[in-house]
Amino acid sequence: MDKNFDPKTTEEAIYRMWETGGFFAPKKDSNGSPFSIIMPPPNANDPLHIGHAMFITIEDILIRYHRMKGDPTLWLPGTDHAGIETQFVFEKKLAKQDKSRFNFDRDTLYKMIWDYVQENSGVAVNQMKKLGASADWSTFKFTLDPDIVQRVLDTFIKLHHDQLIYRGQKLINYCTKCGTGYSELEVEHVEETTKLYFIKYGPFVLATTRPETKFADTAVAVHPKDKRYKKYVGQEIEVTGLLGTFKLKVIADEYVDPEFGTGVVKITPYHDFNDFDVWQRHLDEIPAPQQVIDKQGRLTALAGPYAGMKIKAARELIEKHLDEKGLLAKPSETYSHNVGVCYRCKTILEPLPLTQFFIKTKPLVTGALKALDTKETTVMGAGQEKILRHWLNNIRDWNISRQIVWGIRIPVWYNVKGHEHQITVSFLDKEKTQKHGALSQWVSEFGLDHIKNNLQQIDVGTWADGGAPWVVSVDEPKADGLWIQETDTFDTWFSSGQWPVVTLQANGKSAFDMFYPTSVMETGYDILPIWVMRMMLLGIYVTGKSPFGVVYLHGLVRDEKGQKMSKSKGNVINPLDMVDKYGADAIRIALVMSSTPGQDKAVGESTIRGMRNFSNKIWNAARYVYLERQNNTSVTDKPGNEDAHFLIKLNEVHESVTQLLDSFRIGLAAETTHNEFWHWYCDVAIEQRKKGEISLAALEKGLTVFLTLLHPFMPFVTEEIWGKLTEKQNSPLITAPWKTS
RNA sequence: GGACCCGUAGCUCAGCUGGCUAGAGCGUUUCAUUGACAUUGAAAAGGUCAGAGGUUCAAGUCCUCUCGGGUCCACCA
Repeated sequence: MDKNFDPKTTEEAIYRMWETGGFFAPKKDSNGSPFSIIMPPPNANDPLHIGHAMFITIEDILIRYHRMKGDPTLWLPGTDHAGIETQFVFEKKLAKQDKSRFNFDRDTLYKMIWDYVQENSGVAVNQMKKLGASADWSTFKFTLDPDIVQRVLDTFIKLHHDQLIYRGQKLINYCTKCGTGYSELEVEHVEETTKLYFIKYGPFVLATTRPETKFADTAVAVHPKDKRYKKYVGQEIEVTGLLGTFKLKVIADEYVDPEFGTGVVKITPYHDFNDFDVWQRHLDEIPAPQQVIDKQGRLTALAGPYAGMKIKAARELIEKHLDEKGLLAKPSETYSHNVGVCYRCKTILEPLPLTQFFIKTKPLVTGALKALDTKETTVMGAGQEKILRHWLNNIRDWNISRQIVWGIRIPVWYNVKGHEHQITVSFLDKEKTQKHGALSQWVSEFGLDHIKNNLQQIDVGTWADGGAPWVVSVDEPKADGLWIQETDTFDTWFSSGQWPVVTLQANGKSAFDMFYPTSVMETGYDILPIWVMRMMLLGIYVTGKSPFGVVYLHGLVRDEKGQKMSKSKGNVINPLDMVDKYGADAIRIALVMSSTPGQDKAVGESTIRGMRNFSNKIWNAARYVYLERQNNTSVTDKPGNEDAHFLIKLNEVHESVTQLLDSFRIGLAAETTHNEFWHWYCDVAIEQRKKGEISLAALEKGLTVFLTLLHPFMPFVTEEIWGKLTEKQNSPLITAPWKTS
């Protein structure tokens, strides 16, 4: 044995040995109870970051532990197509070539992204292997694998059959840059400092931050008890604005805060969530709204001379013109409030009226709450179960439509026959230039087939104008009519929300029967509502059982000062660099030592270096035992009376680590193992041995036990020692029993 | 406005159903070391466990309040 342990020259060979030995596949004939974890699928297109290293480590620890205990153990890996994220990255790449998504029809664009993802896929998988992930790669699934897609579509069809799907027009948070709408869970709120304008509005002065939307005003609202304005309620007022004079109804609604601004609010239902709600409460008083901002973030024809301008430019110009016409009642104030931004590109989201597909979520909640009540599913992670309940109790219908191509196309077909006027299409002509407009405008020139084959997007009518009838079908319906498939794709989370169910199903009935519901879902607390909650909703809906028994939520990994890692701060730790430098074992145990579920974890390079020292310590303790055995072949092979105390203590350590792992206190288990090994086995026991107070056989026994205990946390160094130590090469440590008699 | 979490050595954090003479890693000081390991060892400094009440034979651990920090949600145009 060398003086120091060198991860660089050993880890790869060890991993290969495990993999070719087939040790990652569940031993289905063992008599323990099945243990399974479905890996949270990382973005297929992205290299791993430290957060991935965290989940790989925790899950691998649990998996290795249960495998050694003799349970049939499955860790099912996979990757996610990550719809918006990936398409966003790809579009940035296109932009560098002076192209955009609008230069391609949707099928071509899809194929291009597919190829791009293929180039990069494999990177994440290889990195997971470097970290020692003992996943069963033969069960690997990608969210766009045909067998997965089929099952995701089946779920949609089932939901539709059970009347849990509807198509409806609502105000949607829409990113004009990414070109898609979101569900409310993907919206990030940030504080924005903006101007609060005071505009003369007929007899009123109103305060607004968005003068550019005033062309779409449909009413003016005041608080019902506001004495100042009581006489106007129900009246029509005459307002002179930039585009001339018009009339608006004054309504009373509790929503208006008389203390704020002037106590008068313009109602712009299509561009503000609160205004939309006010409209819904006063449908008979307020006329149907119109849209003044379009999906490109430009003003529509409704804005007259401002049509075509971007929001920000329009706002500035409108301010100027209002000022010139004396329509500003007083100078604007600086005002700070929260706005929703795209979680991906941080663009301010526009509330826009869009017709999308929704899942009725309320009927699905009951089962999830019951699973929590009965402890069918328990949540580990500082107070996170309460948070999950809060989300469940305040859930809204789930918008699953995304206006991107990188995803699973919604299996809905529109019969456009007779509705050609209401339907807007974008497609490419033979020269690959974009055509946009009503279907009726193009269909005679290009023919329906050309349009379908070169389609970018279809916009079917809204509730207001009827729109085309639609049916749910994977293939084009055979029925009479002219059929065009919806161009929207599912929210990525709709497919990953079914992940435990569909991945196991796609691995065959026996896998599903044996491993569903899974034992543990391990992921970061930051995706509790967006992912974990939805897996519960859909998993229970499809199978009747909650998809996992334990939800283990790890914290976010922060830098050694406890600050969030970010590229701009330059404090990002790349886990693969650390593997190169200190070995996979070091970063693994550094991540989990003294960590607590739900609590963020600070990790710096010095922590990892310290743990590299620990792996070397293990190596050298083993080296001591090894060398002494070589020099003392005659020493008795059995512990003697003098070892009683040592053996009792050894057993206590084993039991306490076992107990900690059984109760998912992984951080404490790592800490206990570390402390007992270093500060008892090395500092005390080996020193006792040097003085002849305990037997070599006992020390060897101790080493075996500690290698077993340490293996889930630090699989490489322990496996390497195991191989060196005896003639055990034929049965590697990964398969060793957890408890030897 | 609502909810959740945290405040324990210089720094980052463990400490489960109350029994602690309060621990670890990193850092600091002194000494040691050619035989497992300097990626080391020994010793040491450093903590009225944020504060105040309460429950208890016993509280870092349970309860209440106060102060301080963080996160999420909801939001007044």
